[in-house]
Amino acid sequence: MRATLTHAIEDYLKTIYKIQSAHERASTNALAEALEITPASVTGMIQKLAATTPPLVVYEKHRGVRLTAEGEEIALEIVRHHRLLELFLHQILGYSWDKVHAEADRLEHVISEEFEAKIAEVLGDPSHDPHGDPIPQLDLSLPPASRKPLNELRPGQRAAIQRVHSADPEFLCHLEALGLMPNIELVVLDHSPFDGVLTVRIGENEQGQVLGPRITEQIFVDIVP
Amino acid sequence: MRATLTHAIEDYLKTIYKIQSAHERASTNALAEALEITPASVTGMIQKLAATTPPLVVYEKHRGVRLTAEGEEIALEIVRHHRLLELFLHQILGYSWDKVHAEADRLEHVISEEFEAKIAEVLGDPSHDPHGDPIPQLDLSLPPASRKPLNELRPGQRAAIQRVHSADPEFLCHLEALGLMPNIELVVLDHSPFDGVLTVRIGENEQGQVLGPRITEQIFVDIVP
DNA sequence: ATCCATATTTAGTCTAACCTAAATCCCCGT
DNA sequence: ACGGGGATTTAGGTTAGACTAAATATGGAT
Repeated sequence: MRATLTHAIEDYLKTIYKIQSAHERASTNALAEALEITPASVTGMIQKLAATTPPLVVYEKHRGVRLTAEGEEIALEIVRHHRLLELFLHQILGYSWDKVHAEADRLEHVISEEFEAKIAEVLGDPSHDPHGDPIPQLDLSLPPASRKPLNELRPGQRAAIQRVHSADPEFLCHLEALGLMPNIELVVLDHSPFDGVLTVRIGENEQGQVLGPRITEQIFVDIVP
Repeated sequence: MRATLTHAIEDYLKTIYKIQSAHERASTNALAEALEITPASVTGMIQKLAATTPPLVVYEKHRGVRLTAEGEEIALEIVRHHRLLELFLHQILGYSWDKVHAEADRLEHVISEEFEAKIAEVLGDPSHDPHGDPIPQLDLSLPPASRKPLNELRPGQRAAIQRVHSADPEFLCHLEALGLMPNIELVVLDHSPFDGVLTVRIGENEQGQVLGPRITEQIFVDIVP
């Protein structure tokens, strides 16, 4: 029978979607970690998600899950809510970009389609959230996102930050302090092998900034010729 | 032990608060009707609310409940969320006034104190929601509200609508079509005894409008000398 | 090819919040 | 003063979604 979309189910689908974007399938453990619950609980839920009609995920024992078309549609709807909300909180309510995630995580399950439509309108049908993540459009199509992490650049290359893949407030505050935000341009001045540390000039700054891979791995860029 | 504030508990406290504003104590049945659940379920919950430390309600078997100071504080906090949200949806997002209630009912349990502060700021620390209901201030004090229903006015009296006590979208649409909204002035032209029907001139209108008691009971006014 | 660490599942519990059916209480009218 | 009807409570059951402990499967290293 058709599943009732509880908040928990929506969270599972959204999380499976995110994990799936990086790896082929979402493993029980990866889900458990992302959702901050035990693997045993995850198994129970994904079995339920696979048993609905239509199924929301394809589940094979010991091999994790993949979203079905139906599951993905719901996941994208939630992601759209989430990212629209993030931008709304930032632009209209003046939230700092490190605080938007937690608030959006709770609101995303609760807002109506009308709310979604109203904020999309106020924001002018935006394509990206404050972290640079693409916002699924009304038809749930997704603007393409850069897959080029900053740590792959080498001296002499110039790039514009496209998105910052993190929800950790402390990390985001640190980046903001360094001036590392979407649309900022930078030039790689130096690359040190083995430890992967980069020296970059950020925006209009005078001197270079040293960045370790823990940071540069999370920043995706568009290369500027 | 200190109660965790679930959505259900918040809804109970808010509803008890509303019933209490009209009657002395909130009866099990009145709560069940307002919450659209069975009286048996209500009994279970109010026993729980009375058993927390500190207790959120005072409960005497067969005699309903009253909020304690602690319970009232939480109720007022939720009412503040609700009414700020209603105004926010109406003013900032352009919701029609009949749609704000349902949306606010879901959002009120989910927004953070920061969200509350941000919308209060955007709205300029407002004192009344779109229906004219008073918004509890930050210290949870409540601006006074008119207790004078329109149906008590008599020919010749002039009044300004202060608030409309209903959450029913159809009813609110009807009122809007008639031009009956907070801050609108009207004059009573005629009163017909026994059936309580009033004829009033609304705002700048030329001809009078006939209103039955089902309508005039729900409209509270300030008399204009 | 086997073994073991890690990942996953099963089985059995728990809590919150609802439900129905049946018992009981309260109070109003005679 | 009492009987009865409406209000309320009790008893017992359901569902969603989490948990722990124990059993089992998988796959990489030997």
